[in-house]
Amino acid sequence: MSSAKEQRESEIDRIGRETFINLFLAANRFSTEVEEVCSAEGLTMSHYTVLWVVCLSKEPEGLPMRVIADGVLTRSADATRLVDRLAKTGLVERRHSEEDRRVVLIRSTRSGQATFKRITSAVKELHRNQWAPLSIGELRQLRKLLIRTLWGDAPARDRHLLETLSPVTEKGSK
Amino acid sequence: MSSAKEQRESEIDRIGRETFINLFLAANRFSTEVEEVCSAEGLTMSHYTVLWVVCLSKEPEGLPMRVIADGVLTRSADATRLVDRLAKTGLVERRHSEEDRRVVLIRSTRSGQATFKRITSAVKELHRNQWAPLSIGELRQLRKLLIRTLWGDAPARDRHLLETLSPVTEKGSK
DNA sequence: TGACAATATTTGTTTAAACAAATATTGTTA
DNA sequence: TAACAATATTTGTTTAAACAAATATTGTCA
Repeated sequence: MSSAKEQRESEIDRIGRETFINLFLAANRFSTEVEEVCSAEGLTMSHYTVLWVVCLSKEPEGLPMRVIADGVLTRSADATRLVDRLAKTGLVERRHSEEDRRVVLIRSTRSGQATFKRITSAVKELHRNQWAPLSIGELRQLRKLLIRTLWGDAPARDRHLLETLSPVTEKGSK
Repeated sequence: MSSAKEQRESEIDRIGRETFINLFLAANRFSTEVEEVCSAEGLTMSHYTVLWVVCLSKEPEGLPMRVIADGVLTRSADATRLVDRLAKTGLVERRHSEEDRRVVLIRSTRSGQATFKRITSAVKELHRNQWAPLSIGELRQLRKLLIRTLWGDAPARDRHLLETLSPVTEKGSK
């Protein structure tokens, strides 16, 4: 500021831009690899995301379509097609809610749970490699910064559905 | 390890997964916003990326297609179509290299430079908002962690082309 | 020269995502 | 009951990305 005319972009702009570029490259590389894992099961990452929220939901009756559409950040028309695909291959099933016959509840099947576990296990292995250059402390720091960027100081319960659903490994897994 | 059977996933797996989810969400949100800026100029973010490397390249003769294809991480067939689009609207121009008549050099036009500056300026404003929840120190830290994740400890010159090309703001820009 | 490699283009296909609009069903409420 | 709101589906379109294969041009090298 003051009267000196700057010829180069400001430091903060440069860092912001470089951070965006690296964020973009990292997300691309990582999710391409996750896509590969999913496609081995004939699914896209979007399908896996739906399967994720369905498989990990604690609702015994199943998850309303509405929640799924919100959870995967898509429109209800597209959520319907995503679920169609999973239902057609028997990974999830639809039922109408008793209390409100408008809502359709989605539940995972045994086969869906098994597929989910296979994918999740492979993805877990992937993540170990992907984050290998960082120490656990750095990984924690990175997560913290990303969460702050996304949600400011909102409490965890207000964050994205995906974040709040953690898979549990098998008993006896190493 | 040892003999205690773990029922919950290990701490490192949980953090790795959560970091990936937030990386993915952040990249999605941010690049959706950048896409919007680009589409106001009738371009996609991929087009903008090509325009970026072309406009900022220091090569006076222009940038070989090969370098562009590498720079935007796509196949040459697709790079050709991306450049086609930019050439058709007069943002870049093609020339054959004198030294090696196989290579096609891409140079930006005045109009291309102007478009690039408009988009870049809007994107810069976007980034200020996107990173607003972080202090400059945190932003630096985030960048550092992402770079380390992507490239390990490789020196900057070995990193991605996009990272190495910094736009310069106008004289007198505040 | 002849075989091969490197660069770029052309063309076509497939796929998923994004978007829009109309419809059916059910719940709510005035 | 009638009007309206909420939920989900159906259908169709558009778009960009991803991928594959054939071709043209030019350089390299034995």
